[in-house]
Amino acid sequence: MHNGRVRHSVTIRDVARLAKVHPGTVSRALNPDTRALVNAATAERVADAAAQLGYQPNPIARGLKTNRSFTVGVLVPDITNPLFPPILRGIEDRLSRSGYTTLIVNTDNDSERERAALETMRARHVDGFITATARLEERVLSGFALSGTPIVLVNRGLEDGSLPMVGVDDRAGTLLAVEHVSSLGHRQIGHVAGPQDTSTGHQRYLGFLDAVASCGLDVEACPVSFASAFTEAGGARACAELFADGRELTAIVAANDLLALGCYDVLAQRGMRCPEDLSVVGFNDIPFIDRLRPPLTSVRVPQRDIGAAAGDLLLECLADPAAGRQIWLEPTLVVRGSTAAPRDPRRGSGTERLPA
Amino acid sequence: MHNGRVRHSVTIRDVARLAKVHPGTVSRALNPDTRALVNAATAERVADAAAQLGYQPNPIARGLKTNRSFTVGVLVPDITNPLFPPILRGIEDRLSRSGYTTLIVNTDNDSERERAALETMRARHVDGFITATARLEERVLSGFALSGTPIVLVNRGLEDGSLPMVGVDDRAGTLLAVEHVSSLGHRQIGHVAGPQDTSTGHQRYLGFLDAVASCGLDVEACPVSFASAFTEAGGARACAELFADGRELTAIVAANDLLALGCYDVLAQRGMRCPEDLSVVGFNDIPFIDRLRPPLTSVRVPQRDIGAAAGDLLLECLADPAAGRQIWLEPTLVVRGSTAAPRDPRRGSGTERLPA
DNA sequence: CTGTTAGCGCATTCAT
DNA sequence: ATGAATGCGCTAACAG
Repeated sequence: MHNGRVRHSVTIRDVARLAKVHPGTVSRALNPDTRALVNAATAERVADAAAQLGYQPNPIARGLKTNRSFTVGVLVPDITNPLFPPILRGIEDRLSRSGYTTLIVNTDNDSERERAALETMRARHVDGFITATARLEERVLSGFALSGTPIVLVNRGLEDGSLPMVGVDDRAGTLLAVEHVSSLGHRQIGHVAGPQDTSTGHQRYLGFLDAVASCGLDVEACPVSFASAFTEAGGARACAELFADGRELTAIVAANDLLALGCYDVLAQRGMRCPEDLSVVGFNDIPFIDRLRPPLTSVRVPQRDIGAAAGDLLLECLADPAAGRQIWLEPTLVVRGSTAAPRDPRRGSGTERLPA
Repeated sequence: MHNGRVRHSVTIRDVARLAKVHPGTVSRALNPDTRALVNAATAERVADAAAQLGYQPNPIARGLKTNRSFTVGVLVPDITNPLFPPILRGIEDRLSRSGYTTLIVNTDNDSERERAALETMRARHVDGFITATARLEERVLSGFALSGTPIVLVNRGLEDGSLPMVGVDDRAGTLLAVEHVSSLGHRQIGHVAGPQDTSTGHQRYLGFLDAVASCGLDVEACPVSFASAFTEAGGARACAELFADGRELTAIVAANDLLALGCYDVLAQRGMRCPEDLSVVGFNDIPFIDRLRPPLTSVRVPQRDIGAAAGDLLLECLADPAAGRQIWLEPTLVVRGSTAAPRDPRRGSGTERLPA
């Protein structure tokens, strides 16, 4: 055995030689699904030989034959958004324990990049997809689903609920938020809504309208402004709009935490304080949002659990393509320092510093 | 063509048939490296046929032949640590534009998980590794490097600098931090150090000692406490230790932002305010750390650039295994609200809430 | 129960 | 410049 071995790894054939059996037998002996087909004694001999040589099956060669890669593609808008890392860990957790490797791709909410990513991954023969990038009018995804590759949606769903998905009840979550500020005495509550082409943006908006009604608030006093993206900048723009026409507001319910952060920015600009001058509620309860100034009251979604459930669901779909259900987890409200009773429920009173 | 096509994608043979050439010719025509070998006219005919059929080369089959997978493995301790997502984006940015797909794995700083991850990825025939998980006494990594698979380190390096790496000058960064508080008038400065089995933890510690000397501070007045992990909890424990023996401190330089957050926790517990009672400096300048209460002064490391440089460096190593240099980027200091002049440089006194 | 054979899709010799 | 043949490492279908 000269030592110049560059990369010539040990193959099934080497094991066969050592165990004095046919390569086919090695394959059967080493594959859990087919081990039963082979004599226990030979199986063990093969296993020993494999161990001795440090044999590692080559998943690439296997995939060529079986048309399975044991990889799954995961699409997120932007891994830099703190919402996603915990979800990804949940996904990886479940998938890796079943032998799957995950390929993560950022799409930046660009449908062209999304298409390209799906294409690349399809070329790599991923066995399935999990995507957090769904938009309501999505056509691409449905197309892929039809092609036979399982797709599971996380966080965001489709209009028609035609694909398997894991998420929280966005309307219920928003209701929690509105009820909270409403019960604190707020009557003039604005909504900084998310992009309406996402289920999260849309459902939370609808949830806001529902909540305004069910809390007996005056619709006129509860304006809505739509952000074009779930970003801090988007939230700031939308929030500024809310104040543009000289409206009186004592609370804002934002469609996610990043939008709420944008609201914080606008408050700071206008010399208003939170929660004294304005209460703010976010959605998602992303990591570190509890460390902000002030700590953000937010609707918590169990991020890691969502990811784990998505992983499990994809596993189901992989095993039985007809599976594919929807899983809804419960959002809960986490009250922190960004919400308080309005200074004066009927009218902003006294020392009010701030017009602009 | 009956429609029951399940997953039978179009192969090089289908293209050959349509273009009326041999499969081998298709392979040559479609591969940029060998296109020159084929008549321009036929090449075009092949390209057309491929386009018409929507042919996608199968990287799995290709890899089986070429022993390259065009995938690279990326190891991070925990994607949930805000430091890593930007780095990962930088890596993905460079690698994907060269046709590589990245496999990301969390190791939780567990060397067993790390070994397993490397093994899994090796089995998948990744072409190279980028890892942010290096520990100084690392043996595994060197072993892999020897096996011929290029490895690039990010953020953390090895003791001996034997592997290609991209990072910042940790000692210089810490010097910036200490000089800053020192110039504000602090003389009793503690260091919450990171794990000493990581280069970042160790170098920043050494940098602190250097800085204490070069700023003319009294070593006795500048205690160090070591955290066992770069986490908030670790930082809290270490910070508490710093105060345990009734020490007087007016500033703390932490070895990273998460540790600094832990210091914040201890301050809150002890009823101390930052920066009035104690200044705190972090390291890394992770996302959202500027939104904390108070905004953290931190040594900024260009995270995304580091990732991009690591991607480029791996590409170099892939092209020329003998490459492998070290790349050092400059850290800079970002001053925010967590640092201010001590209330009284000589002794914590009266009402003075801050000059600065 | 095990050996044999064939072929997954492609790149790469060698001929021509 | 192109066709033909071979094999990467593995699994699956069929014999025996």
